[in-house]
Amino acid sequence: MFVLVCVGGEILTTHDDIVEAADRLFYQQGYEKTSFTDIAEAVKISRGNFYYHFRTKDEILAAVIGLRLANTQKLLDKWQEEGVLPQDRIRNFINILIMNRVKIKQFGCPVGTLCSELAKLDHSLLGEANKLFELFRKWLRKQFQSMGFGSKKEADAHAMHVLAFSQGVATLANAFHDEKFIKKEVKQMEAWLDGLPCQSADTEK
Amino acid sequence: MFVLVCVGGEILTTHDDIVEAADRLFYQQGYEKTSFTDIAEAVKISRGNFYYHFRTKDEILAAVIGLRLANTQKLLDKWQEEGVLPQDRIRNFINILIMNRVKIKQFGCPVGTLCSELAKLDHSLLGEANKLFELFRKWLRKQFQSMGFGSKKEADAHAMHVLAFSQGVATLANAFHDEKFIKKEVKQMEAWLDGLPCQSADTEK
DNA sequence: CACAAACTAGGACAAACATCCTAATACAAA
DNA sequence: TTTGTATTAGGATGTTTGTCCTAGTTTGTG
Repeated sequence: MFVLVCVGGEILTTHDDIVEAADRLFYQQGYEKTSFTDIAEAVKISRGNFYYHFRTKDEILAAVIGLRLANTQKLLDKWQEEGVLPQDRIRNFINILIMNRVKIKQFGCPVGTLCSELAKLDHSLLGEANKLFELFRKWLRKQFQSMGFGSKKEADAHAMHVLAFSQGVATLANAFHDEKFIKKEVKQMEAWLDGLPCQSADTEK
Repeated sequence: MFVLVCVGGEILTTHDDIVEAADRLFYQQGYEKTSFTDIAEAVKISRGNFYYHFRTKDEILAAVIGLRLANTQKLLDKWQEEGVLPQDRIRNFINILIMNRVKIKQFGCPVGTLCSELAKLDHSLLGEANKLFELFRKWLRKQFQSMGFGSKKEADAHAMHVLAFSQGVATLANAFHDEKFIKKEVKQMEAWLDGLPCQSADTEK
């Protein structure tokens, strides 16, 4: 396979370049708005060449969702390592909002906005996109269970609550272009987390 | 002006028909996806006739946002009437999620999804759409101030919190097609509201 | 009835769109 | 060096898009 760029040991093919550019553009402009031409120009290849790698727009979307799923899984796995307390892992999740605050302010949450758009488009890949949410949901549920919430139902309710929180904050931060709001709500959320009755260990703050 | 339909004393012109159809379609399919043809077919008029009423797509969007702003203001005014406790007014707001749960499950929040989409499209009317959020925000802030939160900042923080909550719940209910989740979270939110320290009167539950 | 204004229909327009084809080039293996 | 495969570029396809024009019809008013 033709190797274009080699950065940090990773071999980036044209195929990967396209997926990454599409990923970025879908996030920034939305799926519907982003055209073949947009992506081709971003990767600096011709539309003809583009067609060699991806025959339909759906194929690109599938690849983008696949990439996001893989990256998300990688992130969650990283957080899972080491002897970290589950509440601190959840804190990691909440802090995505802080780390990505600039982009969230501009474009909202990549997961939430994609799923919303695909739901409106009644797109066949909506189910795949929703797996992003499911990934976070299951991971969060596991953390809450580790915290001592034996009931799977209760842990899941907490997981959904945290997810909903992050979605709400992202949507409003985007609408009001407000970073301070993110920080305030994150603090509140962390306080809520600390106040939860848990049977394992308490936070080491 | 040509009167087409007369329902319940209200006179519906073709102009109004178009705006209402566009409103519905923008909500269900998104702004970008909805074409002139889609709206014209929904109203059952020709595209040529359509152009007589609205020259550009932006004009329709402006009218739709205007309609939503007016309807929202009407709703908030209605809730403002009578000797109702401010916390019960806020409860009214939270209960929109329950009342509109079927549509929210299908299409998300009309305000949140529109603002998200226009932000991605970098649309000039994004500011107008955001006024929908501002309307709710100011109204909620007023209620929290009536509840005894003297500091405007504190009341506003509560208003934003409630807004974020509703956005998060709507987004997840849409992604997971889950009505029960809405009901659970609404109950939680009402409990939070009841637990707030307020100096005026307490809830009459 | 007459007439101007309000309204409607149908098609024309260029631009953009996703998709496809073909011919040329680069490359790996023989 | 030859040969088959992987990759590329550029243009053609037909459809859909937003926008516009023009000619006809309905309507309220004198």
